[in-house]
Amino acid sequence: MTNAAGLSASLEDYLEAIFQIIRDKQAARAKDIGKRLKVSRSSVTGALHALAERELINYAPYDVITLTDKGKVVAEDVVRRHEVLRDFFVKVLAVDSKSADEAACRMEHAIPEAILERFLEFVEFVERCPRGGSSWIKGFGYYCDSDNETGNCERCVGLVLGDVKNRKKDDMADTQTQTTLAEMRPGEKAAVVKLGGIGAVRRRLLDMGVTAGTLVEVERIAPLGDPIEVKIKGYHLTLRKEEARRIKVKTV
Amino acid sequence: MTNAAGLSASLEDYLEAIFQIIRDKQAARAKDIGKRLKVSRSSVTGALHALAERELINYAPYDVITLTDKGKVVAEDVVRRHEVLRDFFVKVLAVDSKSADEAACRMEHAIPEAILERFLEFVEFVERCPRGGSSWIKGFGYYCDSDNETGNCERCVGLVLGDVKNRKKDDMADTQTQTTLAEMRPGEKAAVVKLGGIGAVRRRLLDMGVTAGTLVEVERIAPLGDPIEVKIKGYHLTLRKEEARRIKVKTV
DNA sequence: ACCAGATGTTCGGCTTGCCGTACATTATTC
DNA sequence: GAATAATGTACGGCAAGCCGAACATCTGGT
Repeated sequence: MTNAAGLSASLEDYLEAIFQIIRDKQAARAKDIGKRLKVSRSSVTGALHALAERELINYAPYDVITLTDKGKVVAEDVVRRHEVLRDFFVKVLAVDSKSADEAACRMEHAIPEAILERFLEFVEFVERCPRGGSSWIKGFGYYCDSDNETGNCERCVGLVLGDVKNRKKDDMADTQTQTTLAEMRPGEKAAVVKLGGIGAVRRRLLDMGVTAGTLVEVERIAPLGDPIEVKIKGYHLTLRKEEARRIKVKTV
Repeated sequence: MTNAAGLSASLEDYLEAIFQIIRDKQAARAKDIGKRLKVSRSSVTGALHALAERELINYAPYDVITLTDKGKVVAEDVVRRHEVLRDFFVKVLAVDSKSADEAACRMEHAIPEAILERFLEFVEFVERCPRGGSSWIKGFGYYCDSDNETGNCERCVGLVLGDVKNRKKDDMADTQTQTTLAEMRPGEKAAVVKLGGIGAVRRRLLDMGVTAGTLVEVERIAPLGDPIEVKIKGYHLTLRKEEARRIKVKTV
């Protein structure tokens, strides 16, 4: 009963594992789940029963395992918690990604929604703060990578000097490129300016708390250029090009 | 078997509660422990047995409960994790202290030591970064207290303008007051410059990873001016004035 | 000295979550 | 198409944690 959906930490782990295995390979097999979570096959069966009882997975003995719609939503949420934490550890605390992942794994079950939101906002803040946030954070990297000699602050200060100059230029050219989500390329980030009047997607974005100013990152674009995968508020989302075109953004 | 000392999350909670109750009132009674952790008295008895078995508390039926030396060390560690997390949430993420405390309570059992260290270092970094770290963080407060309108960046930038001016002055007067820990007043912070050659305390500080540059904060000083309570690396420490005199520091 | 009432303990019982072993089913290979 | 290997399941058992009810001990007022 630890979390929103009333799942135990253990069941969340199972659900997350299933979600990821289905994403990676095609089918989720009990053996793989067990291997990933380091538990025996019999334990997996037990957990599958528990998940099926809660209608999070479609399960029949000896049959393939799939997530129900409800299950997908819950699994996405768990994965999101994991990723927001990991991102924060890597991008802000300058932790190596392996440790960050392990830590996120352990902490994802215990973090309250409100705090998670803060972690997310902090990363966004850092990425867009007009006075050298990112490089300031890089300063933290120097600060803690060596033995805390105060001399490291020099390097950190050095970073910002360049920033200050650039900032002036940026201010000149502050008429940032306003465009639509459909025209961005993978890896680019932008702030939402306006959500066009599209039904389901708009509804979904609003439910996720997306407002003007929220950062969006394009993760990848299908070969044909149509389904566009974006990351927003820690969620992964797949949009049709048609839908993306209705979302006005401002490049960051 | 979640943590360093091999304690379950539940037992850590009991130990922490006992530690705090002993600190607040004089004696730790089963009833109070139960009330604090919201469990029945019978559950408390069970936990006490488990803790006694691990030699963390002195326990005999119907007798008062005290912590063993080993127990004190472990309890201090749990409390430290809690406080480092809470501090981070409050000081960096601008979370209100009640939510921060609740979150710390839940997460303290899951956080790996390495990540905790980073949280601590980040707070220290913010407090001493020569280019307006603290006020930059305050900018985050503005950023997320309102509805993410980009306009908030203005206020944030405003903050740093003042900082930049002050910084120049500071640079002039960079010959910071170098003094000793014994001469500081409650609430003041300083960076350790050198650990004098005192036996036990020096050993203890070194074990805690205190090196030149680590921040110390004086929490309070006894009426007679002698036992001085400091916070360093997230630990609370009580020093004799004699000992504090041997620790050279530089006011921040 | 004694008798409530408060506090502490023991006991049986419950759930979750794990395991190993033995059995069932599916896949693969000849 | 049958034998064998791989995989999945059922069952009994164990430990951690929690509870309530019944019993034990302590403590203060008389």
